[in-house]
Amino acid sequence: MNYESVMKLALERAFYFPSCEVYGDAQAGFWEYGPTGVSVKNKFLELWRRELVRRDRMLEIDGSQIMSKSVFEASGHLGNFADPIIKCKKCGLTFRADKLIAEITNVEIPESADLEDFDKMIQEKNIVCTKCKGEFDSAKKFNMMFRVGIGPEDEEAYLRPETCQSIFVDFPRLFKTMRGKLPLGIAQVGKSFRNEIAPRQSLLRLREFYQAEIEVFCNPGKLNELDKFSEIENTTIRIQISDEIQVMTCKEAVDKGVIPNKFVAYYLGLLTEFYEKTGIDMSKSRFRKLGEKEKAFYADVAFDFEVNTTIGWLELVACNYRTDYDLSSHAKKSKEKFEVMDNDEKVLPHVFEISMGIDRSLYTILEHSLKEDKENERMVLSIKPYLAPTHVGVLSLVKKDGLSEKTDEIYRLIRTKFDSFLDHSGAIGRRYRRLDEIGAPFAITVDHQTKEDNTVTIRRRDDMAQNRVNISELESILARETAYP
RNA sequence: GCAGUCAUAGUAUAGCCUGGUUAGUAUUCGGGGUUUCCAACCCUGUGACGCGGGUUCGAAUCCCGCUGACUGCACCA
Repeated sequence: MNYESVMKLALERAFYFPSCEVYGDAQAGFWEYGPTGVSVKNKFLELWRRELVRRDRMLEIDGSQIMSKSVFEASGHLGNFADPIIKCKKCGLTFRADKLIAEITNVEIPESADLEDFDKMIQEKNIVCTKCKGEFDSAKKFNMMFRVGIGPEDEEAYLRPETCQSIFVDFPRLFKTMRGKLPLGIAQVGKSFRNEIAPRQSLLRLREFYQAEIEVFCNPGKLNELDKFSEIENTTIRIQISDEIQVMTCKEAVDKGVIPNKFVAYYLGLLTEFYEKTGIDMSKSRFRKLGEKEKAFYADVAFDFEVNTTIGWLELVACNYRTDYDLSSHAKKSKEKFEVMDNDEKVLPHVFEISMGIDRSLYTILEHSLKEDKENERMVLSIKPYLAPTHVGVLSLVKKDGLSEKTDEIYRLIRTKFDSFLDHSGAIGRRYRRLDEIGAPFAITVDHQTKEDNTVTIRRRDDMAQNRVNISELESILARETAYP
């Protein structure tokens, strides 16, 4: 389905909706998850924990969202996470200083250069506003981090622009206390904050958003010594080379040099296996190796996991080989030791990062799962049963003749074990349609026969087929059908 | 951030140009009835002019500002 249909579903069924919407001064780029959305998000994260964190014996932490200035001085975000901008004194138009200068003079000044360099060039070349020919004010840095003032003295701190910095600064303690051994994955789910200039398209570009990040610490000398590589060597991945998407096993990718080593290939394989289980149409996915100019300032090798949606290719995961950029910067700035022992060798670990955008992933799952069933005039969210916001609807065929009471009884039997929804009112077909729309994979219906032989019907969402089972079997059937793979 | 288009119930829309009724319709939703296995039907009810200011006797309608949404550009760790 398309963006518009997903948006409509999201608003009508409270998957997500704009934040602070009752006030006129609500800002763009902030959205809330309603009950249905939260339920899918929690299940998605549980799958992520199973398929990545637990499978690879990673450690999960939950760090602060507000972090001190030093963290971002060391990480480079205070210097590099900012664009040089110039503003026209006359008409107020704002330009990227480096881009405008490059456009007019063909001189490339790196965006991280001193602000005076931009001012100097603008004076020398007599660059004026392209719209009104007005003069420019001196260059400023627009930093995409949100500054916060701490305590009565308003001390400088920032909302984290990525969750991973707490993983880096916590690394020495975690490695010691958790008896770490390289390679070691440390994971975190949480919110990050970026002051985007133009947030857009609901969950796809937010100022406050969820990330699920994994930082794998490794010995850079042992990137091809990885026993567990055999677990995924035959997993096929889709990887874009030049303009063509090629399908190959992880082993082939390493052998052909498409992926630089087994270590990176292993995690791209794991990630592929994870996303297959989310129900995203993997034939519309690709790993794309980023060029020099596209990569983040800390990345040595970077692959984006992207999925094609009705509004184009969407980056769901950034996989960056960050080398020892972060640990050495934090070691230098903090004067703490970040080296660890790997058997007899003392190493400053390198980091491979798997940085997942949760909001975008959820959007993509919805878009790829939402189907229009024209024959039966219904919208169906064919989401995997283990990700469905509601597992099962519990319905009475009619309210009278004691069926309502019997239905309540069944609901009470399963309500703490499954996400269940009790519904007595209206036509049975309408109630099935409502459940289809929020992706409930099953509906239990109590009818007159139930009173005679203690059986109910179970209706399946996708093919609308029904079969009759004994109430005593319900729990085991539902447990089996809604279990994680 | 720039430009264009737009903003009316949960959702989708009419009305605006040309100011003046109880803001209409569809759907959804709540209550009741009837029927019973796929959005049927009947009765009934709740529910909206994004925010702020101006013009006017009177503003959903005209004007200004703000905010947001969509599309394109730019940006995107």
